[in-house]
Amino acid sequence: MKASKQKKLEAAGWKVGTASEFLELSDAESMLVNMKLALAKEVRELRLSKKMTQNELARLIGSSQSRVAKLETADHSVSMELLVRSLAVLGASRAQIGKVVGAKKTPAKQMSQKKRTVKS
Amino acid sequence: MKASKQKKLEAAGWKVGTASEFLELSDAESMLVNMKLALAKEVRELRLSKKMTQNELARLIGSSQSRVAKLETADHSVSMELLVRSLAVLGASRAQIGKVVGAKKTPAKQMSQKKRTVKS
DNA sequence: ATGGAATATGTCAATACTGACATGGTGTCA
DNA sequence: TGACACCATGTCAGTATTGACATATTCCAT
Repeated sequence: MKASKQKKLEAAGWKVGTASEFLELSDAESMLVNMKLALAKEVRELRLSKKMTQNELARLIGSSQSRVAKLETADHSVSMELLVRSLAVLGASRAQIGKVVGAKKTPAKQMSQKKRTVKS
Repeated sequence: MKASKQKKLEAAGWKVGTASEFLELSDAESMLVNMKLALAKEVRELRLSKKMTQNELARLIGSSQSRVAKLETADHSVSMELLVRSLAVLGASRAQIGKVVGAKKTPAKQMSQKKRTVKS
């Protein structure tokens, strides 16, 4: 069923770009995930460009700082709806949002390999 | 409050309720609604273009016929996520979906008024 | 008409998403 | 050093969304 797949997604913590050898993501689903990542990134960029804090944006969309943080990190607990709503509230036009949605994956900007800060 | 906006929303089945006097619809929210309407319309068109039945699409997305019906009528009980997922499963590319999301409202395509032979 | 296929609408238990809160981490300034 | 602002993460109870099912409606053949 679909639930099983969802479960696998969660287990993977939304890790997507990374080859999912044993994690078979359907095209549609990986597309969804990538869209969310793009939207999340855009939210952060738009917010920062307006020199806003997460708390301020939270108030603006009637939510809390923690949720905004999750939004921007594309946490698995945030819906596409909330992502888009946030962009809208930040003043993004439909055209702008459509552009983000339709944009291809990050142009190979050499994905940074999540460094582990090892308590030096 | 903007009566025109409310009218359109109500026409689309989005209950704004009679108590709309204190129910302020933000621009962001009406934008969300319009996006959903556009996505719903696209789902139906794509499905029909593939000569599929709602039931077939339902199986394809792991859902039921009733939900697909609600999807296509932009019922308030369907999320943006499901709408986009449906388009993806129907084979739409990110670019295509982005186009729908970013598209301006239907330019009032003056439907040709089919002459109604009214009883007479 | 009658039947059947496609679509629409209502309901419901299960699950997903939500805002709020607590708490921890990091950087900065004095 | 401490105090403070900002961001991340975990949890939880309330709400929204889900698939499934029943049923109604529309449409098109026969």
